[in-house]
Amino acid sequence: MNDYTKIKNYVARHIQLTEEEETYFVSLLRTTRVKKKQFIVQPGFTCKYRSYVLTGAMRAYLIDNKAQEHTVAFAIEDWWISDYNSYINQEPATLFVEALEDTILIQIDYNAEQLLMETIPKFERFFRIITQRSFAFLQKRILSNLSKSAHERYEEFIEKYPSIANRVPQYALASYLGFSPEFLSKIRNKRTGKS
Amino acid sequence: MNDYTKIKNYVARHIQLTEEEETYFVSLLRTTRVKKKQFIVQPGFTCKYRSYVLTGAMRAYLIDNKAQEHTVAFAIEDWWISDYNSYINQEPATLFVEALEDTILIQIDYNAEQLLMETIPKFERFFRIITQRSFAFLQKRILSNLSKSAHERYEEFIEKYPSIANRVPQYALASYLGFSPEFLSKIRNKRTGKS
DNA sequence: CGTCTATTTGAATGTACTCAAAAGCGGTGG
DNA sequence: CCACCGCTTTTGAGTACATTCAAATAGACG
Repeated sequence: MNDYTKIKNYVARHIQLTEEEETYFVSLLRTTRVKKKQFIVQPGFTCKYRSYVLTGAMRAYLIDNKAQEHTVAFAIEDWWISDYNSYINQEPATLFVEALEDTILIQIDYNAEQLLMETIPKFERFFRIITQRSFAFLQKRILSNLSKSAHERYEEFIEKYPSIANRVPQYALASYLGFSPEFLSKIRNKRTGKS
Repeated sequence: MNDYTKIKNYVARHIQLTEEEETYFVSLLRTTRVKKKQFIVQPGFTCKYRSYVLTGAMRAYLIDNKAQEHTVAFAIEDWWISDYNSYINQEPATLFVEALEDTILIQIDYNAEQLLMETIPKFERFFRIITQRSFAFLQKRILSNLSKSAHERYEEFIEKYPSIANRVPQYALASYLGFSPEFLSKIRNKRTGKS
């Protein structure tokens, strides 16, 4: 079932569309199913799509020159994910974007998005608003990384995003919060040990 | 001299305006002069303006509960600065935005910006594009913070932004890169000591 | 020239990392 | 349905990177 109700509601939270406009928008979308551990973006290949998670969970990460993983973003239901540097500039990706579970994505490709913004300028506004929000999110994350200890960042994360924390592998969460998986294990046990 | 040539060129790099539109845009701007150490944004007050640096240098920073400063952003000529969380949502600021030198700013206030986007939808596009770029910048910074050592982050910064590194106080740069000012001093001396 | 702030230097400390080994868990095939 | 294999998490010991605190020096500004 290609159900576009959820993504239509998502868009409707930010801009009002006529039925005709909505139909046009939906006509530019496509649905993709990915299995756990499958990649939708890999370094070297240009990222063609902006992806909305209908069901499932994804993550974007970098592998550095010491072969360490660093998670840039998670995405669960009703979130977007991509290698935005690659997508926006249509240049080769540096990130992996991987399914953490079997996932259904709704995707729009770069050219369709450009066309959509030209045809319905309200979408210019839509993408401005969601990008602004992502920007604000990243800024908070930088401040959290600068001002808090590993333990505090972990506590903050499980409080703010319990549904993500309980759903993703610990090594992925550790690499998002900026410490080693071993250390996350130690934090966790100190925590439950006390209660 | 209220010279709007530079900001007009800045805008022209992203969208094409008619003379009439440009005149309208400029009519919404105002020029503000701030002296070194003066604040344009303080926690608790809602940030009214998005500010473009005509000449001088600014920084935005947070003071955490241990009274430590953490620099979120620098801005020199041709850059924008604000507490965007406060500006975008028109809610009380959490950051200080301070002049590092005597600075001339060109500002647009929140209501004028909204009006501008309604009147000239091309500005919807303009703000989308500059926000996207800022987003990409922050994402790279997060990855750099996650994957690199203090020393590597310092080297990267002075290579990419020598004009900023040489212009701002060391404690401000240290608090941007995520380590103590004493440690920056040690990095620096190891460096020159070897050459 | 004097004062105030910023930077340097050194010693002691701490937070988080690395490496290695063991235990736990989940998926797959017999 | 159980047994096995591989991957993830746990645990511990030793280590490294960066911090804190304090004191000395240097620099900026009036």
